[in-house]
Amino acid sequence: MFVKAEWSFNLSAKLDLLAAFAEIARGLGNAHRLDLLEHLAQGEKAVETLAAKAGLTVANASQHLQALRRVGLVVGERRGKQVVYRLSGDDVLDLVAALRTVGERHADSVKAVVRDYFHGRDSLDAVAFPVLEQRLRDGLVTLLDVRPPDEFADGHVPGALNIPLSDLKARLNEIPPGAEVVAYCRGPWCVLAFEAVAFLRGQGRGARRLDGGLPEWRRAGRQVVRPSAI
Amino acid sequence: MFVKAEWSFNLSAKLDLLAAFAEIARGLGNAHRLDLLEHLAQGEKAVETLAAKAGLTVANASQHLQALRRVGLVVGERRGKQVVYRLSGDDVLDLVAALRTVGERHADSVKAVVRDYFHGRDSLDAVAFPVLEQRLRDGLVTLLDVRPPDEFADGHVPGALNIPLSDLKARLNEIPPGAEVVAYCRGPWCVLAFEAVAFLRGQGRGARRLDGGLPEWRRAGRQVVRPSAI
DNA sequence: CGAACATTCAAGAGAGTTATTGAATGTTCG
DNA sequence: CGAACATTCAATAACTCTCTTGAATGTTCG
Repeated sequence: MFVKAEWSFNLSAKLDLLAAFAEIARGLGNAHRLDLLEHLAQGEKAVETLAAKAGLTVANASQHLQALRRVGLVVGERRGKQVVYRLSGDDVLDLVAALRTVGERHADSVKAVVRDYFHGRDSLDAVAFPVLEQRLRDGLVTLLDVRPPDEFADGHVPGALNIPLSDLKARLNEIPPGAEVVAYCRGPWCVLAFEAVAFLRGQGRGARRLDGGLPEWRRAGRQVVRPSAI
Repeated sequence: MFVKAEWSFNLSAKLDLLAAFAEIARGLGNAHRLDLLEHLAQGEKAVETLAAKAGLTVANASQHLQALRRVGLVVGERRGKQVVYRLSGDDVLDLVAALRTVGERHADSVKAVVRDYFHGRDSLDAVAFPVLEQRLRDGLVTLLDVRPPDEFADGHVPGALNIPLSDLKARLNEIPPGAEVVAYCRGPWCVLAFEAVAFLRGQGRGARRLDGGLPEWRRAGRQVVRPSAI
């Protein structure tokens, strides 16, 4: 079978454009860069902060951030001694969300990780946003933000109680007894919320994960508390 | 400044999961693979067909298709002598669309290609789907599908006239005079429709591009004619 | 100005990606 | 069965990506 090539003219326009899109995709094509994007989705951050949160050396984080900036996924702005990076737009969140959807539905590697690490925990019964809102109104749940305090301060769901995962054991008494706990953190696959739910269930508490983290909450057009806003 | 790492436990779960998503992104990270995905968005195709349409050797196309299959973006099915590939789901179209949105808004490389090749043509005044539908009802436009006949046969917008770009000059008389022409092809950046509009305008015809190709039309839940359906 | 700080740059080793080539596998058909 | 066909595999060379290291740049503050 032979199919004749259908253009003789503008081939390079097409390939140049596709190459530009491919470059963006390669920007997403590294676990550490996806991690950095998740951290940036919580709010803008300086290089050293990001390096620490992502467990990278500063030089390495800087290079990854420059790779992200080169393809337009983040923007960096010098602010005094620091260079502060942020996502270049909400469409970047949409892109990462689309990547996650495809992965969860079709990628065996994703399914394998979910099965090995997350399943048997509580993946199935995450609480959707509208359900949470109804139950909060009815006073039936305690909403728990298990991220570190600096990220909580940069924005959180109204009514959330901030107890970082690392402090949860010590501060268990701060959680009102009786009401079910709904925990959230940076995103749909943030391990902090999984760990919190597992721990709380081990303590005999009713606990579930929120289906999405703060970026998803914000992206869904919901209100975010930002006490330390400038 | 020193920020303590916030986990001591499930780090590998998180990185394994991100690595799995990153692998999918790398699957998109090549111009030829994006091209193959656009062709597959028109309908399922065998390896040799795809190789010809994308201008690749068969062995090379096969390798790219296997790369796409490995990360779950396409599925391949042996059908007799041939292996027929197709997109693994509509969410793949959504992912590519999200990539395009980010690129158009934030990537300088994309903007540069658009400026150099596509602008000065007609990029700005593409016709949206609802507008096309209204004008088709009112008999004000001729809808032109400039893709090759085999793709037209696999599905097209109701009421479209199929004249492949390569035949346009010779078959100009088939286009009813008077009515404005709206041309579409494989997707928002398919060069065929750009070229067709440029040519028709050069002939003094009123012509515009449809804002999206057949996959977008289908994805928007609109009717598709498929005369040669099995 | 000079010290301290935050970030970037440069170079290099090791690993991964891509196009090409030719051979190997699996399927159909006479 | 054997020839023809469609696809995949294997090996290779050129190229790109990533992390590490240490030096260089740019900014603030005393």
